[in-house]
Amino acid sequence: MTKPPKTTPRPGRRVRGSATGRPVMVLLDLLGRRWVLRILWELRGAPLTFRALQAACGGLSPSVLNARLAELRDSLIVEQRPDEGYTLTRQGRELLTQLAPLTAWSEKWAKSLG
Amino acid sequence: MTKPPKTTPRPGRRVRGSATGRPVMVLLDLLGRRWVLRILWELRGAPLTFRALQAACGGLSPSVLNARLAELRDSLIVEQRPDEGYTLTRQGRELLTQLAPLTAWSEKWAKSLG
DNA sequence: CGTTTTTGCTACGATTTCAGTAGCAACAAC
DNA sequence: GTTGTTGCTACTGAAATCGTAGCAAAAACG
Repeated sequence: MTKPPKTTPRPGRRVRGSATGRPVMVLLDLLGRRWVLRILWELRGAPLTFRALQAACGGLSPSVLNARLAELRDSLIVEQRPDEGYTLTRQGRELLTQLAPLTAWSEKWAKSLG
Repeated sequence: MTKPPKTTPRPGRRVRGSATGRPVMVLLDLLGRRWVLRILWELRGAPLTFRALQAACGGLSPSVLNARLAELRDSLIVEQRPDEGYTLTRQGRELLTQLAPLTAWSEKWAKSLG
């Protein structure tokens, strides 16, 4: 049985603050959950095991990590490969590409904050 | 006295899961807080008053909205203009630009999820 | 084989964050 | 002066997250 966690936001489904379920709103809900951006970021390179990913994220609790991974798998952004670990799907990798310029921006931002 | 909310992540300061305070980590912490992405999104157009912004976000609680706005102002991403309301700073607008492709991505994503 | 590690997770109580409603001070309009 | 709007603060209960412990399965080791 595939178990879609009832908490995973999906396009067309009502999400936090948006009854319409417009894809971009759903995405913002999904990405706005704690650790999600960080998890995607840490998966930018090679696949990571559950524990490696947990460590990369500074030791977040396994319950939360597992919850986030379930949502991301359910959303076809992350997948789990046997004997390799967790990795981004092609789609997930595209998403991360969109987010890549954030590094450059954050450097400038840091300077402006002194 | 300027009151930097002790919870506002800042480059160089330790953030959730990252003792280094690398700018991009700090940014991910900031953006990963609930409602932040949505708030930036809703401010993409004209300035909005507190209540208008609250309504645009589907009626999130004023306490959370106020907390997020304080963090974003503190981070020089959002500013409050007298008689106009809240708006993105130049910097904040740049950040949003980096995020803009998310709309297109989310459309494709929605289709792939059926 | 038996033992030790590693891995992927689940359980659970403590803490933090968020939701939801109420309401207040300041200002403006009527 | 009363009604309305705005920007918020306060408060309580619900939900999300933290932090630690631990367990079953698989791998590595001897």
